[in-house]
Amino acid sequence: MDSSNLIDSLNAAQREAVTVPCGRTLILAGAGSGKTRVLTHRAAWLLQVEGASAYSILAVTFTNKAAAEMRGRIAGLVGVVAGGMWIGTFHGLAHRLLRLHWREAGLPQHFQILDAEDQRRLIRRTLRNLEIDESRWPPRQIQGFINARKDEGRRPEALEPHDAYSEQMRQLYRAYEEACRAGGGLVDFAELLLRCYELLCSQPTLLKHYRRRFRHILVDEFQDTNRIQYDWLRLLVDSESDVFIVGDDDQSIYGWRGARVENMQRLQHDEAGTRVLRLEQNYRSTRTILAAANALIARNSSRLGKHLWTDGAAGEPIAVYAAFSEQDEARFVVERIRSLIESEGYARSDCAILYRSNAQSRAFEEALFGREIPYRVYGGLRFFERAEIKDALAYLRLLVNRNDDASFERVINTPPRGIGTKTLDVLRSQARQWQMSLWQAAGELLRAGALPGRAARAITAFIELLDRLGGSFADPALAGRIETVLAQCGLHEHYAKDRSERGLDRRENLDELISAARTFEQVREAIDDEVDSLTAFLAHAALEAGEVQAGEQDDGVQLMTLHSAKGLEFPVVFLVGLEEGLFPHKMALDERGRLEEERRLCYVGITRSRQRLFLSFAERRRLHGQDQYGTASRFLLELPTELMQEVRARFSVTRAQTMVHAAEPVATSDAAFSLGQRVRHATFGDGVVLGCEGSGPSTRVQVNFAHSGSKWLVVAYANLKPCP
DNA sequence: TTTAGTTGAATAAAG
DNA sequence: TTCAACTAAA
Repeated sequence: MDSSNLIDSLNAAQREAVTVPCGRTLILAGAGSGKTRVLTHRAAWLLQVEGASAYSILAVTFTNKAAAEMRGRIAGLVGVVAGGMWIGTFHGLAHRLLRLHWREAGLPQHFQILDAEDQRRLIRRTLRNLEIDESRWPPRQIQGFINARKDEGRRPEALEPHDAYSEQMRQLYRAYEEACRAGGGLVDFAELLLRCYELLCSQPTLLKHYRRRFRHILVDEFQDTNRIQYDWLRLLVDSESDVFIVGDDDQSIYGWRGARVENMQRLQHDEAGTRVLRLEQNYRSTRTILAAANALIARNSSRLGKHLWTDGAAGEPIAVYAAFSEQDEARFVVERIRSLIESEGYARSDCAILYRSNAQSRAFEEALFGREIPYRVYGGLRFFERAEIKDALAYLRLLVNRNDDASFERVINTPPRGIGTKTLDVLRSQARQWQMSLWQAAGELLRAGALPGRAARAITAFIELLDRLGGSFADPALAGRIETVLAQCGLHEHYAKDRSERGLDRRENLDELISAARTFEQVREAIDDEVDSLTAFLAHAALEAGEVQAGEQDDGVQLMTLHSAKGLEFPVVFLVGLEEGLFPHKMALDERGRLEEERRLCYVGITRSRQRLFLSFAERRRLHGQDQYGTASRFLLELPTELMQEVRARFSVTRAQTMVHAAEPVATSDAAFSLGQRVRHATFGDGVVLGCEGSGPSTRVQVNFAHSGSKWLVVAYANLKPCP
């Protein structure tokens, strides 16, 4: 078959990657080097040239968005042939396997998925049952503990508590597991992965089947994998497997979420003979932007090593602005955006403002609002996470499983039907005593006539409501079924009473839920046939929390955190709040590893930009109601000054200090160098000074050599000459 | 049960 | 400062 359409548009390195013989391949793909392209073309190559069947391909990503994009692009290359491929997120794929093999996994057929909020609520309830003080044992912390252990693949039994604290944590972990089981098989996100891993470990036949089936495994964003994801992948691989992995250690910014960059090295160790290929040509940014990014990331010591280059134009210098305050910073940014739009023809959506923490968006929103420039802030509550939607989903979950106590508690008095804390306390303690669910306990108490009249009537009504709704299960159409539930449970009516904008919003969201169900039904894949459409929809709601205010502002300035900017690109980027303590964040200052991750985050920010990059910081910033006086971020000082241009040399005292500091000679001897200066070394050739440490005769400078990479040299011996 | 007032925490966030 | 979660009063 003619495969020219797959490789013609690729550069040599990309082509080598796409056509690499089957086996173990790790692609170190730099920012903007055409990573997704290589991944999708590889899949197409396997189908068209290697003769692989779509059924033999497993492609794993981290986000639903990435999975959808990959599916779409592969389909665009090869057409419907791509049909049988398994493309999805780690969680989505694990979920699929668990649905198919729920029995072997020890789960009930209609097991429900807990999102982060559901999980925390369940932990809170577990604590209350055990009469443990929530302020001493914060649910958040316990949640973090449990998830971290699951991400490591460890059950409570596998822990080795070394003090009272870890012993208690282990107990709570165990109690939580029991609560999940008792709730009728509740599975949190981390559990999906761990359970699936255990499933494959414990079922050799099954494992063998999937190993044989998935001959080709493709993985995206490998630097973000955690321990259990790594182990899961390796489990699916045998000596015959073709494994194609793409990642960039320099863009690993989720260590705090359990991601292990080390997995990249580990893979090369664990899988001997792994072929490592590099994609280093960047198609996104100007030479200037790239040089800055390279100089910055060269400061990190633990790297696999990669040097991005481009044959594009040098572009504009990087503009640096020192603001008085965050208002001044916002004013500057918005002014710039206005002039870029008005005189340089940029669209509003070409401009992105990237910040370290969400709280920073405020000043920019105000400034944009004041200038009447439309904008869009990313992040925040997503559709399926909204309270009213979760209420509605809780009713649906109860229909599937009456013993789901978390859902029971959520809706027993929503909308208010006269069942308060008192009644609930009775229910809870009885349920605990009789070792049954709240639903069962309610039934028993009613039968025993043990509840006061008013509460009894209210509970009876609730039970009847659910039974009636359960009856309408016969309705085959999911959307119609949900509509009935919403109409009868009183949620719609409840919000109708709220005459404010908020109430209207919520009613609209509930209507939206119905149409979401309709859409879901239409596009639902046949693979979920194992399970009824309601259960499938609930799983979908948990696994895909949906977009935030999708498409509300099509052409607006884009505001988001650096983390959410990963994977995106913009013609114009404003990287703001470059202050010590904010970025790098003060929480990350103690440990070296975390500082390096902050630096990678800065690297990600810089490399988002195609043409224009603006950096700024504020000398005074209001944080938590207190004025803070900060200094410029070390990252700013780590960038070669030759690439930068100060906007509006304002020369306030502080300003002069910052910039002068950066350009200050690094050695006191006759051979003085400044950061960013070009130097020549007898052996290593030409390079750029990136940093210095020490003083006097022991002064060392870090030089990034064009050919030999970055090195630390003692000034006294290196005999560096300034470049002519 | 509802609501107003108090308290406490505040890095990033997909599934 | 802001926001969510919680407590006390109506």
